[in-house]
Amino acid sequence: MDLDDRTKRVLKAVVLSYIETAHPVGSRTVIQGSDFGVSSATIRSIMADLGEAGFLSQPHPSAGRVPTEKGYRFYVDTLLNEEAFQIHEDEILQQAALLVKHEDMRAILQDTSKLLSDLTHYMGIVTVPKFSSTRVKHIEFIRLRKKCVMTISVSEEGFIQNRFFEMLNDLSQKELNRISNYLNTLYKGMSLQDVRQELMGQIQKMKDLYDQLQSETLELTKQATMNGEQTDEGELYMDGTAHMLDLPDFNDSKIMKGLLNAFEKKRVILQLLERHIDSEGVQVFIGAENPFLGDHHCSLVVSPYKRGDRTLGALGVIGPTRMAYSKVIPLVDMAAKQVSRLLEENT
Amino acid sequence: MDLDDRTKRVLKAVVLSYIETAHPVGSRTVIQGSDFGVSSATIRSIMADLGEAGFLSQPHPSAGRVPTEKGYRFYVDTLLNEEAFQIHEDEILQQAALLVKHEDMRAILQDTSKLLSDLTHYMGIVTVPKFSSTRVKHIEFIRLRKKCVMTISVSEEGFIQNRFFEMLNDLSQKELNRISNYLNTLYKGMSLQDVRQELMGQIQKMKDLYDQLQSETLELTKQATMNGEQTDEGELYMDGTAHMLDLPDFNDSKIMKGLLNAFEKKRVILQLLERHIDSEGVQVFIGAENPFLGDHHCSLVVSPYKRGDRTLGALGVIGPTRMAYSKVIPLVDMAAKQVSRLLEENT
DNA sequence: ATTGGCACTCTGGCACGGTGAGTGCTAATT
DNA sequence: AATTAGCACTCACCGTGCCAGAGTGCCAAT
Repeated sequence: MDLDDRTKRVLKAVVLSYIETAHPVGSRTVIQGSDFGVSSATIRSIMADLGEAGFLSQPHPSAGRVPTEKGYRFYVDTLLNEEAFQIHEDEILQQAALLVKHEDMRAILQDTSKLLSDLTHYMGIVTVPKFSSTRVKHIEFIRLRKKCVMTISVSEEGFIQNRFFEMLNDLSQKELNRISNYLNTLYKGMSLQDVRQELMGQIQKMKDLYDQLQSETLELTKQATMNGEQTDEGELYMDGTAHMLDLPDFNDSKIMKGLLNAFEKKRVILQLLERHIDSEGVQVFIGAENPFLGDHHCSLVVSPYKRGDRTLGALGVIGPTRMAYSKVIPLVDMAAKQVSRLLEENT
Repeated sequence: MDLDDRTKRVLKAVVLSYIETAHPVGSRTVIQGSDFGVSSATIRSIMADLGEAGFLSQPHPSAGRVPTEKGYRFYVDTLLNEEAFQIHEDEILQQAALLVKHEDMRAILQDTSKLLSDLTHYMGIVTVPKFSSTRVKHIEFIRLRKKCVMTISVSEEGFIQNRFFEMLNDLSQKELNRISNYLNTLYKGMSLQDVRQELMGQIQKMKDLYDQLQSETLELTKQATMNGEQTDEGELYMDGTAHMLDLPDFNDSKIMKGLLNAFEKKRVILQLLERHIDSEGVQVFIGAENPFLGDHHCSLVVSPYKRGDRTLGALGVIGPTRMAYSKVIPLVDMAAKQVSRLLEENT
C-alpha cells in the first residue's frame, strides 16, 4: 500500500476520531480535529479514495466513514509507530505494585488479568501454564485415609498443583515422606513430562530387583505425573466482562449475548491464545483475522510470557475492533514483561 | 393472610403463568390454564381483590396482572408446599456424579456452582469456607530460597491453602521437615484459630527454656496462622452470568448493566451470603427483602452447607424474582446436602 | 354470587413527514 | 491539475398520529 502522505494523515484522523467517539466521522469532523489547511470538499475526495481502496466504509450511503478491518490493520502496522506511546506510567506502576507481594503465582496471574481490564476498560485475559510444562521443585505426598493419597507439587516458577488418587497398598505417612524426600533429590528441576519419561526408563531396569519401597515409589510417581497429564488442561483468567457492556459497540443486545456466550466458553478463548503462544512479542488480531472473534467486532492484543527461554503462557486484552490500540499494545507488552520478570524472580 | 381457597388458586395460577411466560397475565389466560368453571369476569373481580390486597399489580392500568414481591412471598410460603417437587432426578444425579471424582474441595465447589447454574439457567453461587475456620490435617513447609518459605496446609475437609513468607533466619529443608512433623502430631485436627491460641499460650511457658528449633517453630507457626487470618477473606464461585442475559426480565440494558456491575463486586454477594449463613435449611429472599438485590428484580435461594455441626459455607441461586422456585428450592437443598456429604466423606 | 356485554384505556407496531448530517458532482477558481 | 464553493440528493433519526388488540371495570341481568 503506497498511500499519499496526506492520505495517511486523513486515514489516521478518521481512525483516531472513530476510536474516540464511536460515531461515523464526516469530512468536517476531520478538518476540525487536526488542521489540514484544506476544505472539507478535498477531504471528501480523499475519503472517497480511501473508501475505494478498502480502508474505510460507510454504514449507509450518506453517513460518515468508519474504518474497515483493513483500515485498522494499516493503522496498527504503519501509522501507530509514529505515535507517542503515552501511558500513564505512574498509574500502571502503582497498580503493578500490587503484584509484587509474595503470593501464589496463580494469584498473581489473576491479579494481572484484573489489572489489564481495569487499565483498559476492556477484557483482560491470562492463561495459566499447563502444570506439566513447568519444572518441579518439590513433591509432597500426604496420606488422607486408607490407600488414599494426595500429592502436592510445587514448581520452580511458583505454581502449585495437587491431585488425589488411590493406591493399591496402604502406606503410612512416614513411608510417604521417605518417598517424597527421595523424589525431591532425584527429580529436582525436571518437568513433569521429563520425570515421567525418566520413570518409564527406570521401570525396565528395576523390574527384577526393586524392593517394596521402590515399587511403591514408582507407582506414586506414575500416578502423580499421569494424573497430571490427564486433567491438566490449561486454565484461563478473565476479567472485565462487565466493561464490555458499557461500550457503545455492544449496545445491540444480540451482539452482546453472542459475545457473552462465547466468553462463557473459556475453552475457545484458551485455544485462541494457545494458537499464537509461540510467537514473539505483542501480536494484534483485528476482527475476522481471527475466526473466533469473527462476527463479534472484537480485536485481540496478545503477548506470550516466558521464564528464561521457555514460553509458559500468554496474556492480553480483548476489546472492540475500535480499540485504543496505542494504549493497549504497550500495556500488554509491559504486562508480559512484568509477569516474565516475576517468574524469573520466584526461583 | 386468610385468603379464600379459590382466591389462592387464582393467585397461584397467576404466579405460575407469569413465571413461565414473563407476560402479564389476564383473566382469560387464568381460565385457560386451569379449569375454574367460572367466567373471566369472575376471575377479574378476584384479581381486583388480590390487587387491592397487594399480591398482584398492573404494569399499566389496562394490562394483565403481575405478582408483587408480596405475591411471590405468599406463593413460596403457602402455596408451594402443596406442589409436587418434580425435578428430573436422573439429570441431577448424572451431573452430580461429576462431583464425586476425587478432587480438591475447591474444584468441587466450583463444579457445584456450575451445576446449579446449568440446571436452573440462573446464576449459581457457592462460598468457599474461610480457611481459618477449617481443621488442620497437615502442615508442610517448603524452602523456596534463602529465608523464604512456603507453607501448605491441608484441612480435614479437603481444602488446601498456601502462603509465602520471609523468615528471620534461614532454615534448611531438613529442619523445616522436622518442624512440620512436630506440628503435625501436635496440632492435628485443630482449627487454625485454635492453633494460634494454643501457640500464644506456649510462648509464655517456653520463653526461658526454648532451644533454637523451638523458637523457629514458634515463628513459623505464628506466621502460618497469622498470614492466614490476614488475607483469608472468603472466596466465592459464581457461574452462569450469561444465562441471566437470556432472560426477558433483564432485556432492558440499563437493568442488566447495573446487575452485572453488581455481580462484578463479588464481595457484596459474599456479604449477602455470609449474613444468612447461620440459619438452617433453604431460605428464600425475594426482591427488596434483601437490600443487595434491591432494585434488580432478583431473588436469592440459599442454603448453608456444613460438616458435622459446623457450618462452613453457603450455596444458592440468584435469579429473577420471577424464578421457578418450585424447581430451584429443592435443587439448592439437594446441592447443600450433597456438598455436606462430600465434606464428611473426605475425612 | 355470577355472568355477559359494553365502554374505556393503554401498549405496540406502523406509516408519515420533517430535520440534519453528510455525501457526490459540477463548475468556477487558482 | 488541484482545490474549492455550491447544490442536489440520500438516508437515519425522531416525533407524531393512527389503528388494532388485549385487558380492565362497571353495570344490568340472571
